[in-house]
Amino acid sequence: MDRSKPDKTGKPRIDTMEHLSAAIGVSRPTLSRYFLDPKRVSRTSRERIEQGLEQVEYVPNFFATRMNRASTGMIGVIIPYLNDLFFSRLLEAIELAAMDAGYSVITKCSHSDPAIEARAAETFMSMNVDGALVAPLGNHSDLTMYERLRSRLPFVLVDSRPEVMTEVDFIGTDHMQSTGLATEYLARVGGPPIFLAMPRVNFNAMSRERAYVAKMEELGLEPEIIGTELINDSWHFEAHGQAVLDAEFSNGRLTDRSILCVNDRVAIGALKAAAAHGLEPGAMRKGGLRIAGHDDYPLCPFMTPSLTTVAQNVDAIGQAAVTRLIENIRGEKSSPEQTVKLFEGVMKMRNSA
Amino acid sequence: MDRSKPDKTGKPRIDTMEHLSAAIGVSRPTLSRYFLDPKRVSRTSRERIEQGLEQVEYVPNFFATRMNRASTGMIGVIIPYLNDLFFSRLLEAIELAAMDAGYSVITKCSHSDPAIEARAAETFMSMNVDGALVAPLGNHSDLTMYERLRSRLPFVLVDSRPEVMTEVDFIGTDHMQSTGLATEYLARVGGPPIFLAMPRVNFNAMSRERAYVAKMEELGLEPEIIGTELINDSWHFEAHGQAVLDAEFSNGRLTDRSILCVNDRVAIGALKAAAAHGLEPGAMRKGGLRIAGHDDYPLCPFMTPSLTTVAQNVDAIGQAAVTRLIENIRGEKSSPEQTVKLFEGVMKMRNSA
DNA sequence: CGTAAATATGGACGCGTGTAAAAGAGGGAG
DNA sequence: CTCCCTCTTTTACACGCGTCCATATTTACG
Repeated sequence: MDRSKPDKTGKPRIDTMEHLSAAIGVSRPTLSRYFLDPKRVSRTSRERIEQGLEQVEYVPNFFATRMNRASTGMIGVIIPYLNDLFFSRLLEAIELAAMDAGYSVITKCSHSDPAIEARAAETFMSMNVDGALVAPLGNHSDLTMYERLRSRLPFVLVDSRPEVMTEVDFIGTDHMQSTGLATEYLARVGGPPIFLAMPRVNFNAMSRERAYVAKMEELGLEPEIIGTELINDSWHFEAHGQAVLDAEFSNGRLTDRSILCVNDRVAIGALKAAAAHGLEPGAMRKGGLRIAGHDDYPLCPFMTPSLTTVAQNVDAIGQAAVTRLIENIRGEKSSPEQTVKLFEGVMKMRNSA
Repeated sequence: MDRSKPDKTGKPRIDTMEHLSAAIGVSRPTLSRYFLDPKRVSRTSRERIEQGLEQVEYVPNFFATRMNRASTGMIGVIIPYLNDLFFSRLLEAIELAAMDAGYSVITKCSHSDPAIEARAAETFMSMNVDGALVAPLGNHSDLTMYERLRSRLPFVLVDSRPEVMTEVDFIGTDHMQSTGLATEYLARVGGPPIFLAMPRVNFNAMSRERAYVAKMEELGLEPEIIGTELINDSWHFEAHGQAVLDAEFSNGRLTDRSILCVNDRVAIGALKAAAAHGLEPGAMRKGGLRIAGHDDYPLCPFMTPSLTTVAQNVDAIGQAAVTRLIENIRGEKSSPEQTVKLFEGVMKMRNSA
């Protein structure tokens, strides 16, 4: 592309500060200071520069500006999936919080692939991002990669955490509390709940499973867990929930039970299985089938019946993660010990349980 | 952070090629060539380098490598929302296609804000990305920003397109065909369909509305459109669909009609409104209420009843957009005229219509 | 109006890497 | 053994901008 020609707007293109300096009649260092902070040049220069910028088309080179600067003003975010509204919401909260704090975020999605996750971390390190926020993939993640990341830059885990990483800051939901809340609620309004789980690849799934067991034992009830085995290759959450419950319902089991699903996407599949079998989960209808989820997926209110669930405080998690990361960035020596911040879940009583 | 200390893995950290060169005993330019393409150095040097890299911790500086290089190997993607599974899927398709082609993608989300959209474009230009893929925000987008982008770098619009931008390549769905298909289907199996629209801020929403009208006239039927006004500030798609239909059903209207929704998220709200009024949309039940959507949102099969819709070929769109963009990047002079590629929609017959 | 202090500016150097051109190494033919 | 050719490495400069420091300019005050 011809980089010197004027563009459609008619303004001539200028590619370097050097040329801009010649065109405007101000020295290049003055321009540099202007772009870093307009207040750092005198008012006369500032007006002259701003007037000059009206006449031409120029944007400072991103790489050159970042290269020789202590702080790049960027934070890297790694999330495991894109096709999950929970992570969309989390990412949105993070982006907005970062934007408010004057940081720009670079997002990389690992697409369920540890190799891509590792490459993303590598990229962040080579970009000298000021810090990184990572929502781990799960059991498949490359833990040595996390160690390298940690040794190189401020780093906070979000949403879920490998058990072995006890030295890294972590912001997430208190699943012991949130899942306990849902378990207790179901036990109170219906019979002893059964837990519809996931194949154990995800840390949160596992800690929710454990939280369920703990609460059941506390209540003096017998924990029952289904769905830890993969059925029909249906590794998509909704399809998994549907397949597991379809198998149960087809054999006449569980049709009058309280079912706590490991998350809302599984619960949505569970609702579908119930409907397919003519069951109407909810308060007292048709023998007391109840289905509840976890996360407060945005579509919960629009399910039929609307899905009772326990909400994660996504906005608070995103905000806190950014805040904590920035603390780490600012004063790196301050806290050698791990900071863990867990937010409580809130019951969202709707019609499915 | 102390950048010289060995990290947890025990390997000493090296920050520049200069130092690496000293540590390994190969000249720096040779290292540079090695990192660009290992085949460009002799086998003896290569083995020596690879052996050296085992001993130390080093990653080339991202900014320095990109600065003085003709191609940055990056493409920028701008999408309007994150909290929409359609865009998640599109983004996923784009990322995978780009990865296959050897490009890495930088994604920016405009969060429904034209200012953020403009800033993202600015960032891409300053980063010298090789090209940009943009899914426009809608009527609020700053069109002069698009012009600047276009004048600076290869640029392809995806998903939707401002009418005035007739000179930019565009990849999307043929809404005339897809919406026509759904309209025709509904007219055939039920009564003349009515169109449940959105407030007119989105280009696709508008073209689907027009496509509906055209098809109805072709069929000799009277087009009827509802939902163009905002109800109760419910600008979220699902809430909008629910609010509009709730108002209709409450007055006893439309309870036996075929309703074509502008997209699946609106249709999900519509299904909820129907259920709330004890209506069961689907083939012939309770007077023939039918509800259909557009897009094939991943959750459609899990709705109750499962949502009949017309699927966009998201993977093909993502793939084609990347392919077209790369063509533009490679041979910039080749095609001054606009390329438009529209993919057809496919009916997904399920239970709601 | 003059002088010292405060502030703004410009020259020079450095950031970590890519790359063209020059120097070197290696190998075969005479 | 010498010469020449080819492949590889090295030398040297470039990329665009941040930043230190010396110098020019403005401001404050007497």
